[in-house]
Amino acid sequence: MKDFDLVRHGGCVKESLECALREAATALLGSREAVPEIRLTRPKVREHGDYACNLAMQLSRALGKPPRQVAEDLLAQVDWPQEVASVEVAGPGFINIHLRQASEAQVVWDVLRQGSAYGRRSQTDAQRICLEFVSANPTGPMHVGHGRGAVVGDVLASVLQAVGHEVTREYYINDAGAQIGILADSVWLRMQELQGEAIEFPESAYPGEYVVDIARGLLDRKPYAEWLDMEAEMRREIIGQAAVDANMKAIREDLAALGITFDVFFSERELHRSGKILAMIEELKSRGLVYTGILPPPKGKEVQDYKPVEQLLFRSTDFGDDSDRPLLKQDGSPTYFAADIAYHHDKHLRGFDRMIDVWGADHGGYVARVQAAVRALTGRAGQPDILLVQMVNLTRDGQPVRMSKRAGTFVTLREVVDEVGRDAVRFNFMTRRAESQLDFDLETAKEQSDENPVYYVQYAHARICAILRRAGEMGVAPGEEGTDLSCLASHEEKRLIKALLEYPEMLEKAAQRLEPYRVATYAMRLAADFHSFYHKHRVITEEAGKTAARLALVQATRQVLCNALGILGVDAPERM
RNA sequence: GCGCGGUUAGCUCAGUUGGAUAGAGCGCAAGCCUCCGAAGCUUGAGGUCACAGGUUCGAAUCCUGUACCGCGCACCA
Repeated sequence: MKDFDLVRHGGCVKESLECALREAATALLGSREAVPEIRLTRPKVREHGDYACNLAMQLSRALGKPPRQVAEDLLAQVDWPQEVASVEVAGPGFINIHLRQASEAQVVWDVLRQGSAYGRRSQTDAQRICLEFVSANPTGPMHVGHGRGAVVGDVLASVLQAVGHEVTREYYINDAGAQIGILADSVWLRMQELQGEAIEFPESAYPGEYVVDIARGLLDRKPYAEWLDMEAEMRREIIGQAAVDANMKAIREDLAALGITFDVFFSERELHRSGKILAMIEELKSRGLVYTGILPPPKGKEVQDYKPVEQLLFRSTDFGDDSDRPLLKQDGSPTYFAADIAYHHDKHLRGFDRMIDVWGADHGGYVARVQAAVRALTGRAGQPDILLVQMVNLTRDGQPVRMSKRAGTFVTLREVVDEVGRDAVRFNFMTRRAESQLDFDLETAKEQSDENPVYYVQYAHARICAILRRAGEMGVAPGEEGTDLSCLASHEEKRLIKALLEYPEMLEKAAQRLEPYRVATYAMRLAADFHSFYHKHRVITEEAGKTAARLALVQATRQVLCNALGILGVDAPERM
């Protein structure tokens, strides 16, 4: 029985413990279905053992006995695997499990054997996932908020890939609509200005210096006279497209500077051209989900220019939204919303099992309607998961950096990346949950100080590399599989080993909950566990056996740090 | 007014989907390099988990309400 368990669970102690407890609970309840999910936790306090389980408390009600009694009954039933040294009932009814010394240290060999694959797995139920993120408008350079969304999306994609899914990183280009017209007009005005004409630059226009650069580029491409001779709408179209291309090129470069590339850039303009939007509206019509009506004025907020007009509306209230939403503007062209429905519909038709969108928090009001529409077209399973990434408060030395586009104090993402560095930017964006607003200070992010966790983690990695180099110089090699690890029994060593064991569990949870920041907090904890170990114990000692075991442990730690940093897209330097 | 997110140490934030004595970093106080990298480590002080009810063996975590902060609220994206 015990040996059989070990084989079945591939030697994973945690799983064989769960199995043993599940069998016992089944016997007690007389039914396998009634057994809740077995949850083993890592107690904070050392005396509480290596694993603790609250199963007895969960079963207390069903069995009509006090938790401690249930725990005793369970213990009488359980057939523990051989790694278990002792078990006791404690507190209100916890079952605390103590493992035999260093029985978990085998993870060191798992890590060293699997190398960069440790923590990754291939799923039998792998999904094809479309992960859309950034999607910043191609009307100008990206700001810091876009950068946060970019890093969150990119790391999330890596996490999902690590647990075995097939992920397409996708960028939706909003290259259609009124804003592109305004962009074209802005560029044209700058072109005229460059020719020495007196122009009036309206407040609605895009003020940035990049607009002038684009204007200059177009004048280089074609003499001013030719632009002047063009029919106005045609000129607007050409300039608009050129400006979008220029901005997208810059955006791509800025993303590349952050270490981010996309598999697909999807053009909104193409959606209009191909007729997919109108087809989608017809589809909704045929299902009776569209009608012509007048929306009431928004409540509580004074809308100056509200006029009661008839619009083509989608019945999103039937799918959980607060209000029905217009599909066509007054000029008859599709709304952004309509295009977005068609876009998500298209993703669905491309055969993705799942869609995930990463949006800025300022698009929060938009979630319900998109989910409503996509659900209407594809059913509940096709509904996208939408992650809202909260705002970034940019400061310098604690003083807020004013983000006024007009005053020219607008700080672009590229400037921040160039000033602070790719690794620090990426890591800092990952140290908090996406739902938390993020304070980002340019000066502290630049400092290689304690305030800056990226260096803390990288330092741990570099330090291990130094130890391994040193060992190499001395002709001492890490132990190989089969080397006795039972000497890794100190508190610090056991903690380090547990941290290594938890890496795959952490990845699994991050993927399941769409919480990529967990990789960063994990890396910080692993680094801390290593630093503590390092200061308490010498790796290279007089005792050959101990040295071999510790070198192997340290090498495994380096590997896992490297794997975690790899998912974060942050360098793991060998020297700093 | 409505919707979404937030509220945990002086500051910035974690908290293993309801578990045992709520944890880190910064800052503050005191220590640690003859010795594998001090970009590091150890110890200490610091808490009404916004507030009020409720659910139960047990709540920072779940439900209701309240108060603040952020984002959004037809025909922009």
